[in-house]
Amino acid sequence: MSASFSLALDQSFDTRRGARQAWAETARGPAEVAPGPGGQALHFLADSEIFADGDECVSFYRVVSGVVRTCKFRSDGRRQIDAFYLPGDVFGFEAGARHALCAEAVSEASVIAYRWRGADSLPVDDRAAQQLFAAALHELRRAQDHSLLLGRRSAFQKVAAFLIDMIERSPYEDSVELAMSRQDIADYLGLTIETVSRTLSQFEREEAIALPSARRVRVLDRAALRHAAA
Amino acid sequence: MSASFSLALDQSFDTRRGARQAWAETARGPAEVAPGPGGQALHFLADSEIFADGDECVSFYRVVSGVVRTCKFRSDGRRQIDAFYLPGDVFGFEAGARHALCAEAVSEASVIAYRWRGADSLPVDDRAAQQLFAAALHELRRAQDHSLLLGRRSAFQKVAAFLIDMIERSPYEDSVELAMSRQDIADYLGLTIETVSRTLSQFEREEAIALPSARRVRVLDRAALRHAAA
DNA sequence: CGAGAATTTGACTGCCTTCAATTCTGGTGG
DNA sequence: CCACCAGAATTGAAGGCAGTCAAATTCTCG
Repeated sequence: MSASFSLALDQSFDTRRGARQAWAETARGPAEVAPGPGGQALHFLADSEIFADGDECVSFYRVVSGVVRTCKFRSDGRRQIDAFYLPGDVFGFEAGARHALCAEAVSEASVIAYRWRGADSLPVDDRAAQQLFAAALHELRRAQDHSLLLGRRSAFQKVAAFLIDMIERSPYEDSVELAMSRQDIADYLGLTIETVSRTLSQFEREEAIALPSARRVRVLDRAALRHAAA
Repeated sequence: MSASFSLALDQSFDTRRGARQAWAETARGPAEVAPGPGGQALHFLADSEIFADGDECVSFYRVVSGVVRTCKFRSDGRRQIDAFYLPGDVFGFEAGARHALCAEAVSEASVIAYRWRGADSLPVDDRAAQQLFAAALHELRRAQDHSLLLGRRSAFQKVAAFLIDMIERSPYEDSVELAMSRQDIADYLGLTIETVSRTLSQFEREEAIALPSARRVRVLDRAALRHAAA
């Protein structure tokens, strides 16, 4: 195992980057992505910043619990969300020395940070390098799928596709507790909160889903949703 | 250098995949991405298929001349273009064993194919592995930028951003010969050809660009374009 | 030079946004 | 335990931007 993975992050990292609380323990994670000594466990309150757009890349991250979003703020003040990361997902890869997106906790979240400074610091260990590479390619696929989702699709198609994605990534079969707000969903899909809300209400009227509460979605007619996602 | 790079592709590859003409010579490319013996040079006529959605991944590719597009066909018959690749660009990376997108020559194009079967076949050579990894991360950045371009932006912003991108990637300062049709541009930006055409005409009226011919764009006011891209 | 494709332009429609008001929800303090 | 409050979410009405349909024009290539 490459030594670079086991190095602790600078203590200054936590205070600079808005981590509300950093656990000193060096967690030994599930090690699917970075087997071995693991990285540093960090905990973030909802809406706190994990890293900012423009920050130097010092780590990549793995979600342990909670949900994380990566996003970009545009000059007109609008926010665009690039991705949501659920437990087990890896984020924070960058081509350059600095992050192009910022990462924030959607809900209270714990992550593990693995020291990493770009493609040049590819670990010597073949197996670790392969897994990192595979994770980066997985991210690439996800970004491509997101592009396909945003291009020339109706609000119905976007929201249906989003719901299907969330349900497939959730541990339950036909029910999800959405960690993100309507605004988050809107910024992810390139819509407004009103359109997202109206579309969800429409799906509810058509009895494709049930909304016991605003954040809880139960799927009643999966086929209808899939059909709407087209 | 890893042996996997120098292996010639199966001869069956060319006929199966729609290559109209394959040059037998084993080119020795600029070797920025895959230094060493290089891969197999292939030549494609305009609109011919390089690989199809669903094809097994056997190589990644590097554009030598011409332009290549990667795209996906949706169930409603619409096409979505994920990226345009110009000379020097690398494409064809995939997370899985099969391609999720298809690749086609926009104009007559030559590419070099490097044998590659997914993250597991990461070359043993450290330097080659790093360069591959860097190329994949670069692709990730590009895909993220494309998502940002598609989400909640006006037709003006999309077309302006597209023009700026093309001009910055072109060898000349303020002039581009667009290899792609209006339909290609529309499918890349999530617009219709009519809207793309109207927007370009508008930029011309505002004297931000000149259109000596449909495919030739000369930039008159770069600042105005940048401002429009916001 | 002529035929067909690509592009441009025009008129109208429709979906999503915008603006505005109301309802719902979760958390706090009496 | 309940009333209250602020933020989140929903709903409504009207307008705008891009899509659709249609026609004219330009370009390309045999």
